[in-house]
Amino acid sequence: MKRKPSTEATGAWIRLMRIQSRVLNAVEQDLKKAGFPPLAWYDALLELSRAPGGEMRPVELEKQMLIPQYSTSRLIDRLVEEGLAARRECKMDKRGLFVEITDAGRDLQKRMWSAYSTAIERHVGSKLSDADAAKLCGLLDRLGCSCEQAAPLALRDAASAR
Amino acid sequence: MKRKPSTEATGAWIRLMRIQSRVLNAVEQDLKKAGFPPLAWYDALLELSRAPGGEMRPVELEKQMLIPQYSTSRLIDRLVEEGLAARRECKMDKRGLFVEITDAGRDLQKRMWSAYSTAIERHVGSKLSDADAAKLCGLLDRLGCSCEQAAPLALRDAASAR
DNA sequence: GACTATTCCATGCACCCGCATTTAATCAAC
DNA sequence: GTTGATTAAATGCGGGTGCATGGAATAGTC
Repeated sequence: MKRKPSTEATGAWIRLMRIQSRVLNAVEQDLKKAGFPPLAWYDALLELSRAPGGEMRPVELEKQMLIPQYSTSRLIDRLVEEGLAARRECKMDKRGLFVEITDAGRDLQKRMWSAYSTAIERHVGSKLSDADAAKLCGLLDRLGCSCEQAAPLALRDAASAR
Repeated sequence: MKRKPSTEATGAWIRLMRIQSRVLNAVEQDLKKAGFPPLAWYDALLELSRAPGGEMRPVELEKQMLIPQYSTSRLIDRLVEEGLAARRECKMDKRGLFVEITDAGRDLQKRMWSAYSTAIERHVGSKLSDADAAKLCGLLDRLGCSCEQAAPLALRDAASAR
């Protein structure tokens, strides 16, 4: 049997789609206007900058960022092209490799966080009390399809991303 | 002066991005596996099916769907290509035109809603009580960048989309 | 009416994504 | 150690999106 969604559920669905897209767009525009590259670059640089020695295997990066394999591969292409990261040989496993963040990469990551955090404050923080933001987190987490290895990651980001 | 976002705000931001992407992906996969076209097609067909005479100006459609002009233009291209809509001349304003939904378009819209609503129930409705869904709506609405002509639209969708 | 500004729609270009496949190296089994 | 399955990473291709621009019709100004 096929249950129909309540109007509340449908409303939540629509808002989740629309508001996310608006907020994302607003933040991305802020960064773009400040001359920064896409958010995905920041995510990758952040992961790399945290890794011991500033280097990771692409597989590792892919799992942290929850993006598909080919997407990781091409993202690395672009970072390398811009001198923000470099591919290093992997002696233990010759089919793999290491991606190492460069000084320019670390520098960009830091500068981006400054603009990024300002944009988050502007488009999210300023519109919600801390208590409401926490409530929102709780509700959203319940939609997280059971696969919840992302929750601790989020907290880690918030705690040490500067 | 530049305030930094609280960890709650940052957490809300991350979850909004991640969970939306997961839920959207889940729903889209359900529809795709059932052999249906992208969600954007449904949105457009729904708008057209509601318009008086089943026809609208592209500008109109663009405002309803909140997508950019060029995106509308190409979406119409695809709908026309598949025989789901047709371009009609506009006598009042020769630079414009009308887009009219076809019978095949109306049929597809109805069949898609069946699968669509099932997916929403599966990935949203079943994970949240009606009260919690309503709370989520309230919190998300507060993030809607002040420009809130979308709220009534959402309700209308939920009320009569079948 | 002639000129400019504005509106409506289409499109060339670059970028990014998803899918499927390919290449190369490792692992497992015998 | 040879064979077959699995894993790491890259890539060709089709398609979607954003940006900037183009052309055509209309509206506004004098």
